[in-house]
Amino acid sequence: MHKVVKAVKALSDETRLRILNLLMEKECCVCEVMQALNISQTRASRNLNILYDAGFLKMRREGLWSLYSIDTENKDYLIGLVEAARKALEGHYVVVRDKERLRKASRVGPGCARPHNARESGVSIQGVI
Amino acid sequence: MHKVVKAVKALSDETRLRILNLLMEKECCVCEVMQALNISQTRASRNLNILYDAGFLKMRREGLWSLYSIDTENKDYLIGLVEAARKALEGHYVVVRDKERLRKASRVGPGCARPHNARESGVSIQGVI
DNA sequence: AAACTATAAGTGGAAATGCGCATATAGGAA
DNA sequence: TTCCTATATGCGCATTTCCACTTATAGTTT
Repeated sequence: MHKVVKAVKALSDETRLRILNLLMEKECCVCEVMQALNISQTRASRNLNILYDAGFLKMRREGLWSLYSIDTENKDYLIGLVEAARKALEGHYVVVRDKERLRKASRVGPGCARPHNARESGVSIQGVI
Repeated sequence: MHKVVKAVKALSDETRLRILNLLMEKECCVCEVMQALNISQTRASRNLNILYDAGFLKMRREGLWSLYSIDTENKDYLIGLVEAARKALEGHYVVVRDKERLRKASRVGPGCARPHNARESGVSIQGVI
């Protein structure tokens, strides 16, 4: 019961529903998620971890990248929740746009690992100070 | 999208998942819910209203009673979420016990509309002062 | 080695949430 | 009418959630 509540809580946030929607498309690294959703690195990482912690995702490392994907070999109730979420999100403008941006996102391209505001203005901060 | 988030948020609480589980059994008034879950009247009413507001429930009045039930003529995505929740809760001790207490609960019996603590000790408060 | 990059984690603060207490409302009974 | 009962709601408080800012970690490149 507690695990079920935790799982549903993990889904009860727009950012995380959008992330789940992305991962239905394909395995993503953190920087792809932040680009596609146009959110900060902290926010992408934290929310990916919440979904992971709730049992929805699996993760593997590849060099510097943490690659997250939906764990399809999961408990039935988690699969059911993901499926319900997928149907619920289907066709909504926000998630369609997210997937469009995902297509343009690059795993090594500019914009990765920069604070949200900096990305907007095109200015890198990390390593500047 | 906003409505979907609202719906999932409504499900992301143990009390409300337990209420939904009860209503899968049958239409209930507030005092049946509070008896079955052994929670306060305020808590039952508030959480029923949250589920109602999210679109999961319909309500009808019958004398003093507000009778809530799952709205089966609802949007597909809501049905899907309810179904996913049902599967996820299936067999858990808490919800099994709730349903047992629901069977023993009475719509007009003692315990209705009394503050939680008072019900525990069997003392009525409303109207005493 | 140093510099760079992708990700994770600590901190603090604003906002949202959940609940109990008290009270309000409204229908029913006496 | 007055009293009782079922439900709803205003309020305050404790807790949780979500985020940005910053810093840490660890792998990569030079």
